Amino acid sequence: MKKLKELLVEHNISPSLHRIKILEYLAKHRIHPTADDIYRGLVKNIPTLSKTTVYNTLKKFTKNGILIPITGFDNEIRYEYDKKPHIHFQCTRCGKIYDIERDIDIFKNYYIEGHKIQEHHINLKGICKNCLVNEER
Amino acid sequence: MKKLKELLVEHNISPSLHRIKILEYLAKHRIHPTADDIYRGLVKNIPTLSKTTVYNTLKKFTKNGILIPITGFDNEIRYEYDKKPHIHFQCTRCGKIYDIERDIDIFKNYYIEGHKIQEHHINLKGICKNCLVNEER
DNA sequence: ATCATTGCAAACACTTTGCATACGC
DNA sequence: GCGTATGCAAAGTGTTTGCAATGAT
Repeated sequence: MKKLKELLVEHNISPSLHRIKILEYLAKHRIHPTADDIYRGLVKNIPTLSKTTVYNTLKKFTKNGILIPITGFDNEIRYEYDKKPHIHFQCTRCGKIYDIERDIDIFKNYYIEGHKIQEHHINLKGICKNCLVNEER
Repeated sequence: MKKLKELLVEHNISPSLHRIKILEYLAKHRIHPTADDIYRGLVKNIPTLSKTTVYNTLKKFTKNGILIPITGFDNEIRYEYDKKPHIHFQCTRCGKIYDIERDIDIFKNYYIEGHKIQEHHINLKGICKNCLVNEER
């Protein structure tokens, strides 16, 4: 897990234990966790962890470019640790969020109607593969 | 404004004054207002209006298919009264949300990787036309 | 010893809920 | 008069802030 420590240092974040653990959680759980997910996932092993620290850390990570916050799902902020451009799909049955790796050509052109596009968030909603199968029965 | 009254009735919503006014506000202000925007916009003329009523009404409208809630902007729910498929663009400078009428071909096909797509929310962010002009000075 | 990180508790913003009042038919 | 719409106040959620305690170098 030395890589994570280096990653923090590269982004000018002093690599405290808590921060490494939070980053590790994000790296392992590519499910776009909320602050609460991370807190609950880590507090078992780090009983002194507080939610404030999770929030502080996520804010710092975002500011320093390690994470991207994604919104539009259930009105909580979810965090993403992934550089490749992709689309999010959320299942309205089970709530799970899937990543769909696909590049959207339309946004290759960085101006639309005179507006300069800097980021795009594409959120699809529907019924996922698994839930479709279960429904057929 | 008779049309709005009829629209409510068609959607099985009894057309009280407050409800008509809220719908009228949405129809006039195609800026994806928040509940608070609507409240502040109307309370001048309807001093007895309460925020609870706005929330109740928006919920009812959404449930009965008059409105679509859009999320992903500043973590507030914004409401949209518009049937045509379009994209949202929010300026990170001035915060204004623009509608971009464009149909996204990629979602014409209703299955992606086995998932059934029912709705898509495309949120672009960047710097809008106006802010770009102001910046050049 | 100094400075940053941490964590509690309170504050905050947005939304929902419970319940009593008031209004429309 | 009955049933629904309304509105206040309180509760609920997710997040942020103030500040004191702790920890690292």
